Amino acid sequence: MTGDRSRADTDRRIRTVARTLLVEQGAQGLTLRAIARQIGITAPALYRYYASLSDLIQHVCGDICADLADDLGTVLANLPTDDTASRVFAVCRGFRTWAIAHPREFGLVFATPAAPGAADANDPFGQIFLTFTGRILAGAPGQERSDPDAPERLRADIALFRDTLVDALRDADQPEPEIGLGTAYTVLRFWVRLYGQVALEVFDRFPFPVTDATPLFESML
Amino acid sequence: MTGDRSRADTDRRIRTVARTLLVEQGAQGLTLRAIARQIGITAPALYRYYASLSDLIQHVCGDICADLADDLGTVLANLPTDDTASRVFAVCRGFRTWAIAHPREFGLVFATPAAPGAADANDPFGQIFLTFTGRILAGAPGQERSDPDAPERLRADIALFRDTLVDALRDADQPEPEIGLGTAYTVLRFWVRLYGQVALEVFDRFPFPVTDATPLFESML
DNA sequence: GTACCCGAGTGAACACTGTTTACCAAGGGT
DNA sequence: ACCCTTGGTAAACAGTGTTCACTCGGGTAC
Repeated sequence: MTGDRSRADTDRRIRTVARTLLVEQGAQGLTLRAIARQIGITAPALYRYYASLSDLIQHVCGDICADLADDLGTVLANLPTDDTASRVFAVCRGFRTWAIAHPREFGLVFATPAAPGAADANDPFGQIFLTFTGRILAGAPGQERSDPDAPERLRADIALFRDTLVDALRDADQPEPEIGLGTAYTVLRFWVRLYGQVALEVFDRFPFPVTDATPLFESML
Repeated sequence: MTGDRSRADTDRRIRTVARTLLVEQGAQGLTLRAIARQIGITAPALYRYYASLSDLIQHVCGDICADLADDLGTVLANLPTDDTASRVFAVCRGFRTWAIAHPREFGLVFATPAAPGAADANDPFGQIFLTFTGRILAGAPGQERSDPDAPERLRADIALFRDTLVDALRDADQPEPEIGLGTAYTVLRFWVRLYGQVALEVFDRFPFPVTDATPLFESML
């Protein structure tokens, strides 16, 4: 029983030193032996806590996502729950500033070709994405601007996305399963644009040396 | 003199075997010793051709981009030069299908956190991006839909992008330095959306298990 | 023709990496 | 007192990028 605290403690230490190693030296510096060295331990001892390096990295990704969720949470906490538009903008800006402030973490979480296939359900970021869109939509009663142009052939997928959303909503906040296909569609398009913009900016993949990306981002909103 | 052919030959072999290694085993299988082994050579010999592994990888990225450019080139070659809209759609679809058909290459080129800073001018993909937008725009005489809403604060960057574009145009096709700020702006937004959509799709980062992404992509256009 | 040199390739070595195995000491439960 | 789980270690294996000293063969200069 006494070892429980100690175990959780060194576990925390492992993850935090992994984080600092990542932000200071990049993903290539995230190595088992370096972590062990940093906390005064030998490398094989880490296998008492994680099954492999990629397992550890996956958990670090989870921590990173949790931090991002906290960040967005505080951003959202300071805003009135009824002004949906400003809430949306705020969380988008929060996502961007977080990504710029933590480029290495962003790269690790978003630019890793994703565990093959099965990383859908327990994907930590997918969870926080659903949670936050749900939390925002919960404050906006079904305004439902009359189902914009949801093309025929992708109705099925949009509906599936809608269902995923209401599932996530039911688990977190009060049950309000009133999300239209139109809003789900616009949420999806919003995400595509936000992700594209932020990823291009963080990875510096614009086709010209952009001097100040902030107004470009603002204009996208 | 006789060695020149031989040298270029093994250089080609190095790059092609590196490519196949990448697509068959992923970026983690792209290793000096594996390449050397595959072509019946020892690892240090590769240093006669490239200064380091990352140097080699960079050249492989160049090859990949060249292939992508070829692909888009043939796509564009079969279309009338006056129908700009269909040309734009065709090259976007071409980009997507190429990315889906070559996910590992796409990941290597677009999801690598980018060489720090200086990778702007000689970035191979930046070149082909500019080339193709230029080639498309060259067929569309200054229709210039009256400068849409180019926000004030990013005029400078848009203008810089426009200049980069006309520079690339002047080098390739006939000189036609008639590109408005508005079109440059829309081109940029187009790129953000296209990149976001394709990257999300290839990295499987949609917040729900999308079954058929094609109509979603089509709707974005 | 005979030196020479240059350059592609080799072999051994160094400092790393992830991972496995056998072992060891301490601590609590019975 | 026993045992046995648990966190940790040391040694080893296979593999990595990279460097250094060394070949050895063909082209050039004399």
